[in-house]
Amino acid sequence: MTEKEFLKKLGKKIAQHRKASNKTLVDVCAVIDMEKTNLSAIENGRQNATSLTLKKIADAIGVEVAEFFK
Amino acid sequence: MTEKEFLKKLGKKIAQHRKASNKTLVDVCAVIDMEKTNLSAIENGRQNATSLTLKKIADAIGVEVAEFFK
DNA sequence: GGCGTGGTTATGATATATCATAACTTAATT
DNA sequence: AATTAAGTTATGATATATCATAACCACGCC
Repeated sequence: MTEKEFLKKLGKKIAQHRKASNKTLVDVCAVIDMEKTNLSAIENGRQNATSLTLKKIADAIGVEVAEFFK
Repeated sequence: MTEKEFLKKLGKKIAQHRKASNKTLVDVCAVIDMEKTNLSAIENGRQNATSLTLKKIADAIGVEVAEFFK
């Protein structure tokens, strides 16, 4: 798997869990004080989030970070 | 849990899995072409690795990234 | 003692994650 | 048609992850 593919897959997982939690991208960003441009880029695999960013997102949507990597 | 605590915990997990795989910090860095200063900082919670860095480390020691977050 | 290996810490350079803002599309709604 | 909300994309600024290198400590070994 290429790095691009990995990031795309990770982003899809995040978006999937976010939608399952019935929160919009804007909702999540409001909670964690993040720009929606960033979260959009992460969910679309255009950006390589840090572990702390993943943690904040996971907390905001009520899942474990580990879920994003399964 | 504070951000510092989170990073420390994550780093400990990484170090733990690395040692379980019987690889030194130097070994892993050689495989993934990373500076040992970086991996040391990550394992000690002084640095906030990106998802791709975590993926490379996980691959090098033969575990899933998800393991680092359990 | 001296030497090599694993690991830590410090410093300066470069790459990139995130911030801040704006413009835009699409879809839903009134 | 106009408006509103969600999401995308672009741009420039700032913060920080990583690179590159050096110095250092602790340990086992010769």
